[in-house]
Amino acid sequence: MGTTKTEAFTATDLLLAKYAKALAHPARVAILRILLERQSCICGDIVEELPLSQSTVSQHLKELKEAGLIKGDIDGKKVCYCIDEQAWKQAQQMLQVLFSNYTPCGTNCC
Amino acid sequence: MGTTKTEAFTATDLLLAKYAKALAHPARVAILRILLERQSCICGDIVEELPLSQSTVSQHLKELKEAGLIKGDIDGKKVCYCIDEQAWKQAQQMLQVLFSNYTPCGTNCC
DNA sequence: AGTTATTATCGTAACTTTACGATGATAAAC
DNA sequence: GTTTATCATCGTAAAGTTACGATAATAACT
Repeated sequence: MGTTKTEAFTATDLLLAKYAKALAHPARVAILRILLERQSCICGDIVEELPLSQSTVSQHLKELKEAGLIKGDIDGKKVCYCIDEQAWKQAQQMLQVLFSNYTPCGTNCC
Repeated sequence: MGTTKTEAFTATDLLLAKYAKALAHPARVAILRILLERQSCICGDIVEELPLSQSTVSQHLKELKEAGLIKGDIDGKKVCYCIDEQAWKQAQQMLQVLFSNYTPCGTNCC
C-alpha cells in the first residue's frame, strides 16, 4: 500500500494532481515566486533567498522540474532556471477550468 | 526531520500550499468534480463513483474538509457534502494571482 | 594539475500519505 | 430494542516526503 491507484483515474485528474502537488509545499511556492519576480531566467542563488539548506532547495527544484513547471539549463558553472511557459499555461488553464466550474448550491442544506 | 519548516514561509504561501495539497491527489480532484457536477449538495454515495474503499474515500473527504475546501453537514443518516464557497473562491483567486504573474522571460537562455 | 564555486546526488532520520479491513458511532426502519 | 444503512475512526503496512550533512560532479580560474 502507500501508493496511489493511478490506473483508477483519468489522465486529466492525474495531470492536474501532479501540478497541484508541485505547488503543495510552501518552499516550492516561494521558489516559483522568485522565478516569477524576474522577467529573465535566474542563475542560481535561489538558496540564498530561502532559509533552507542547499540540498533541500535542490530537491524542491528537482520536483518542480519533474512536474514540468520549471526548466533548468546548464550555463557554464551555474544552472539557469525559469518557468516552463507551456506547462505553466496548461496548469493555469486546467485549474481555472476546475475552479470556474463552481455554481453555489441551490439547496440550503449547508 | 520529515517536517516542513512552517515558520520559514509567509502566511500566503502556507495557505496556497495547503489548498494545492488538497488538490494534489487524483482521488480528491475526482471528488471535487463530483461535487461540482451537481448544483446541490451531494448526500453520500461518492464512494460508489470511485474505485476506492469506503474508508479511503472518507479519509480523502476528511483532508478536503481540513483544507477547508468542502463542508460536510450531518443530515440524518447520511452526510451532506458540498464545496465551501468562501474557501473555493479564495483558492481560485490565490492561484489565479500566482499564475497570471507570469511574463515570458526576455533572455533566450532557456 | 590544483583550487574554488556551484549544483546534484547519496544516505539517512523522522514524519506523512495512501490504502484497506475491522470496528465504532449514529440514526432511520422495522 | 434490534436490525440496517451510512459514515467516521482505528490500526497498520507500504510507500512517499522533507530535511540535512556529506560527498560527487562539473566547469571556471589560477
